[in-house]
Amino acid sequence: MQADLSKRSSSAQAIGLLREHSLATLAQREVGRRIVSGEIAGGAKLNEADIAHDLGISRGPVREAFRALDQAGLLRVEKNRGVFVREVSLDEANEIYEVRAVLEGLIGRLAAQRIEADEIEQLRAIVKKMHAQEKGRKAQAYFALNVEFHDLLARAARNRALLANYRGVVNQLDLYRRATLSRSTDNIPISTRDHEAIVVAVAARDAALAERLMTEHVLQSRQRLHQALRLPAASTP
Amino acid sequence: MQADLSKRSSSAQAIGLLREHSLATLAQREVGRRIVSGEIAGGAKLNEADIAHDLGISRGPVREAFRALDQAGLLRVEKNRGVFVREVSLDEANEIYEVRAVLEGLIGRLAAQRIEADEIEQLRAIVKKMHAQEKGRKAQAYFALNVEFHDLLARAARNRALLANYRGVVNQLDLYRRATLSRSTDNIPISTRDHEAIVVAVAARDAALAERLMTEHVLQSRQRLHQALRLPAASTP
DNA sequence: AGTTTGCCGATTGTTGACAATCTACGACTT
DNA sequence: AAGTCGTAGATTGTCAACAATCGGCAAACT
Repeated sequence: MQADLSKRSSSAQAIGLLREHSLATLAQREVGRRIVSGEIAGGAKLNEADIAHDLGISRGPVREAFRALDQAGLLRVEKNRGVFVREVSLDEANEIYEVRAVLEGLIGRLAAQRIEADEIEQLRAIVKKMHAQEKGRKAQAYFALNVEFHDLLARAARNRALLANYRGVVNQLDLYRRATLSRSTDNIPISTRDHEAIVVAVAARDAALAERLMTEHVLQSRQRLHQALRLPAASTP
Repeated sequence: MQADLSKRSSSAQAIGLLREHSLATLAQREVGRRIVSGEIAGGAKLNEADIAHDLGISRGPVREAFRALDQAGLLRVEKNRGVFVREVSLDEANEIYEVRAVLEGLIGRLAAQRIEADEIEQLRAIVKKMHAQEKGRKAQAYFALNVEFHDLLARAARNRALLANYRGVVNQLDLYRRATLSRSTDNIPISTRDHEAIVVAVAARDAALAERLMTEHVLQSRQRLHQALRLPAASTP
């Protein structure tokens, strides 16, 4: 009684998902993904009924998802008016960068003390891939590697509260970066050199150095954002 | 047609609250307050129907409030089993303290640069009240002043993301401190001396010093917690 | 005796209907 | 013509009923 494999696996997958996640959780994940990925424009109004229909569920779970995403800072709820994708102003982005800088500093310090050997290898592998992308100037792919690099380090810090706060801050920053298309304006070669230095410091277990490098890396990334803003819109190849 | 004053004002207040806050928001605030204040025991299971009946509303808004509080880290949702007040282990408390230390450090640095004159006066007033409480050994009252002191400084840092993250971290720490009754074990005189030094540094606009003092203040507070744990349960006057 | 199976009450998950509120648009007044 | 009022449609807020799931208990089976 072996059914069609692809069908069986997909329905089994769906059942498994529903077994441990409520529709509200799934809706939260999906809407959150659409916001961070930029599928939904910044400041856009989200209609409960539309999204519910879109996901094939009723409004209840969607409302629950909205409440969670509001708390996560990804959208803003105005009573009797609706929910809107949160817009992050330049001022706010600067504020968030200040927080991110100290969080990444702590990540660098703790990761240098607690990272495992195989994680160091993974970091090196990511940097290697970054070098490969450097030639091709594939900003999109580079951006994904960058996220992976920082998230791996954040996990290596072995601090759940730090990881959660870090991810929340990064998500909110993405709300701004997406709006300014600044992903492609990141100076990739410089950024990669930063990453190499960070890996060396972490592998050498130099906590103080790793902390300083991470903090500076974030602040320089903020600097680059400001420079990009001063110039007119950079060309998007 | 002037109705009974107390009645009029309370109903007017209620209407005003409902005008700008949904029932879900009010439920979130109320349940959150009960959790942080310790009215609800750690690890306790929250029954949707009970709370809804208790607040005189239906389950819908309560569920929305739960989702937000889950995201805020105050409670934990287990599908088909219910929601439970989150329990923070000693390990987790230590992790949260590490995050709080760098956040408070940033608060000290920024507050030293951006605090207004009247806010410095308010800080001094709080420290003065702390000295008064010091004689009476009213741990409860002192604890409230301590919260006020740190929150005022956090606001003085003029950074919304920092303020939000700080408050979230403090709320989660309270989940632990409440469980261990460590409020009363705080060494009040030492803590007050810390606060005085912080006010001096901030008033002198010494950002580096304020940052260092704040960070150390948090880490020492963690130290005191550990000492209290090593001793058997301290007497509660 | 110990394990398994099938029910039962309780609780959560989801839905659709109803009430309240806002926004847009057009008629009316000045 | 400009502004105001009022109505209609759409959207959100809330509720109560329905469906699904879980945990415990007792009966049946090995």
